Amino acid sequence: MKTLADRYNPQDVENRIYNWWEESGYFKSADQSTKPPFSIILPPPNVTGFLHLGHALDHTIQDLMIRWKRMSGFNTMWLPGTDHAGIATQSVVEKELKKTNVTRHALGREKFVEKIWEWKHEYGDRIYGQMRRLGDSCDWDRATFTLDAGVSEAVRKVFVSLYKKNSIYKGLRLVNWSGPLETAISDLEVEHKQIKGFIYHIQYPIDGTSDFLTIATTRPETMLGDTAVCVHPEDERYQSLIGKTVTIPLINRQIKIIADTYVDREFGSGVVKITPAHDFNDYKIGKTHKLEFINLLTKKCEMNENAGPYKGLKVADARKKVLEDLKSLGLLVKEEPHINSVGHCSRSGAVVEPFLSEQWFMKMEELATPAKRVVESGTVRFEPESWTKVYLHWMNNIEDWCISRQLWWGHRIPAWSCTDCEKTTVSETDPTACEHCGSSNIKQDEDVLDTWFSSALWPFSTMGWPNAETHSVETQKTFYPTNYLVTGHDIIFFWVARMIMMGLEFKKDVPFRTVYIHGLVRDSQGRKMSKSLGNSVDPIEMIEKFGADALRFSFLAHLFSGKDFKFSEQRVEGYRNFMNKVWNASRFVLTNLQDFKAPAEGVKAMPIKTDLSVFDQWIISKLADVERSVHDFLEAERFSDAATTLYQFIWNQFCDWYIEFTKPIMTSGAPAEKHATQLVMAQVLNRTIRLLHPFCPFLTEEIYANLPIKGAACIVDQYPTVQNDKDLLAFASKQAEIEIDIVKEVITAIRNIRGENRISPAVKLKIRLGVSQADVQKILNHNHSAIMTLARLEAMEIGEDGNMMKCAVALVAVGTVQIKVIIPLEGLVDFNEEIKRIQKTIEKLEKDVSLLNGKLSNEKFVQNADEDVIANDRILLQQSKEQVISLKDALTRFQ
RNA sequence: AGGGAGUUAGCUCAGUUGGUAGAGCGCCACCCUUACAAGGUGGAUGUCGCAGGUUCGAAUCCUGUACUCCCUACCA
Repeated sequence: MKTLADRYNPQDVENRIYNWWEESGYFKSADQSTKPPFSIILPPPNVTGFLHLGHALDHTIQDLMIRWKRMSGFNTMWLPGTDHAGIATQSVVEKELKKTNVTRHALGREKFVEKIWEWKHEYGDRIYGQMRRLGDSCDWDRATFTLDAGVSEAVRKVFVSLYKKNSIYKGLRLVNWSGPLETAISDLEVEHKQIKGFIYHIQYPIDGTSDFLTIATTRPETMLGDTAVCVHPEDERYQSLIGKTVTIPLINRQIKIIADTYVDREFGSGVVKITPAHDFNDYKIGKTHKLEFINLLTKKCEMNENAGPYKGLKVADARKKVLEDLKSLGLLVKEEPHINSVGHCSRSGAVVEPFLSEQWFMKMEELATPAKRVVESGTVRFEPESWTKVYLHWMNNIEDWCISRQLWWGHRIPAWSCTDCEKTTVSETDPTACEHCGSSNIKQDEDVLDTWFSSALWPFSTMGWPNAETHSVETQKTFYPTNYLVTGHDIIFFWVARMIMMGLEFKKDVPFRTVYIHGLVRDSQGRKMSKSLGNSVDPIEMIEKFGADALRFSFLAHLFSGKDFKFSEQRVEGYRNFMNKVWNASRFVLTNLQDFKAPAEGVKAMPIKTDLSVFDQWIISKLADVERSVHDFLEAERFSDAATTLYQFIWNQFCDWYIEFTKPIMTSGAPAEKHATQLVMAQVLNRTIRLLHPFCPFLTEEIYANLPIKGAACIVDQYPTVQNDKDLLAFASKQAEIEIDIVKEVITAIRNIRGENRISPAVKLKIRLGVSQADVQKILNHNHSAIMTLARLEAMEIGEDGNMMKCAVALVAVGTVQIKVIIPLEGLVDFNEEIKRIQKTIEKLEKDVSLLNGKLSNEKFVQNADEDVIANDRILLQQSKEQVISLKDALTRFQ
């Protein structure tokens, strides 16, 4: 057995361990197995992206579940993948091209797509490398890219199938348009920002009169596309004008005055200009009133020929020019400051323009109905549950999904239009002729599908659907539906909802049972992490600085049901310290096991219970508690409770007390006693390391390799539970727990007196423990040497109170046991500190006494409260009263 | 505007059947005690947002209210 370094150094360990796991095939899953299946599909990150803290959090949770289930005997399958991320990736490559002064249009579609593939091949595996740094135990053999042949096949099949049942259609509609990207984007890709602007009041001359109608608008340039002005039908001011016409200034086009209840009489002038081709509300009015739709924009969002003299101007410039021209005509009567929310493209940041164009849509209502039902019935469960409402609310107000994008990177829409009969052919395989007229003059649609279209199929397209090969069928049979989907709440609508719809439609079953929603990672002040704020943190940097385990643990220990996660480097450092603590505790144990031979029978070789030291029995009791709670917490998805339970057990029980208790046994215990403790120590460390493994896999695997009692690898050893660890836990003892509680309290009381009186640790104290109960005396005698060592004593008497002149006194109460700790201070320190300390204690006790007195003398309390509550209070009151008397007595002895 | 979440120690947060408030970090004091100074021991710190109500008893349940954050939708 080699000895461990005196510090845990993650850099020496992580890569080596990871490679070993991977080479050993521990991450692999089997399509067919006698073990129960447990599967998770990883939300695929962008293929050209970097791992950020959000991924790190997301992956840590999934890896915890996978490792825990793997150790619990499941056939675990964690499927990794990457997303082609249409807009994001295309933009990145386009920017790269720009550096060499090449546009994608100059390059041409085919060449440009080739470039992106080159880019993908260069950077596509980068993120997989970063995931390995984090310790992700995915089944890499199953890694999938959203543009892989199999996925493309699934995409086409779904498209064709939905098209055939009229769930996918093409139509001329007003959509959100991103000028810089020259593509439509979905509602979800639009971010609304509050922008300070103005409301402009403009006069439209009423035809046949010299009067004007004043309209208010925030977007004066769109007046060029007005096809009506609208008033409220019951607005007395304007009723007589309904049906008449006004002339749009600047371009002198006549439009009708119409009436619709949509108009709010109170707002502005009560007259609204209607621009059906450039505003979503106006679009609806345009439809109901059968108005003309005049498009003013080009695909780049510049004014087109319909804008007359303003043709060629950008929207913002056109606005300025229009305002100037109106002003010079005297038709701009007022500008009021106004804050309105303006849609911005989440990808390019540009202002989104409502734009009339031919797009493909997916009807959502029909698909949404069953997807609502499975959530309402609990077949799919959200954790935390509060997201259920959010999900259902959205599903109830769902609108058709614009699935076409005017991009080059992505799944090209499998639709061909015929130049002869103008009809559309939609097909899973590339057709050679129009299915309507047989003409060979067909042309494939230029558009690609929204990236989320392929993402929606991810849970089954990654498992080989729709191909009918045996292994695909087996994979789906075993692993679909998956057990968990772990993701942030930002993509519930983009992704989660759509996966549920598609899963139900094409697999006739939900894609996952539980959706575990975690919060988003923010900086320590709760702000969004962003490049512009300069507050983003690179997880790889954190891993290099503190180790992957510390980063993982800092997530897991502070993960609270779906709340946003405030990241702090200081905290990671804290858990780095914990990793080192585990390392050093292991080092202590292993050093003390140098002369220890692990018996082949394992736990069965343990001596009989009564031959184990009380410390050994106690730590096994504590271990039993931990195994029970960790199991329960993990089952309940309370990961932070599980993490902190382990943290506290290791640091506050195992290290602070157990190791300290065993030191005297290791140095001067009898051989049989020492051997028994060695056996327990080895067993408890072994359990601890296994329990900890899913939380901090690298550290634990490295320690595990050095254990005298072990299997092939920690990652595939059994996860300890009270069910499977009965042989060891049979040595737990309630009596030992009581005994150790007393011993700990006595030691703490002595340390407290020492600390408060500033008695140097170098000074060994002589103390007396005043206790009348014979069984308690026995316990204290039994633990004589432990108390002597841990409290740094020279001598200890147990029995009568004796002479208490000039003595520090502390009272220890554990259950019904009462012990008086008496320390003569004469010659050690002056008594002021001790007098203060005792007075402080008395004050607190007297407060307790009056509180308890009040409660217990209240008849209603005695009548209504639970019996054990009352009994407990009675004991407390009695003890507190007695303590006050003893302490006051002690005070008098300082005179 | 509608919906959701939150308000507990200086900071980040726990507190699951109502029974005298907890952790980590930070802070103060002492200590290199042979696993660990990335450590040890001791200590200080809270009218649990505010106001009512139910109850013998409320951080916990109910009502109202203030503030913060998020999401969705937006009146030109």
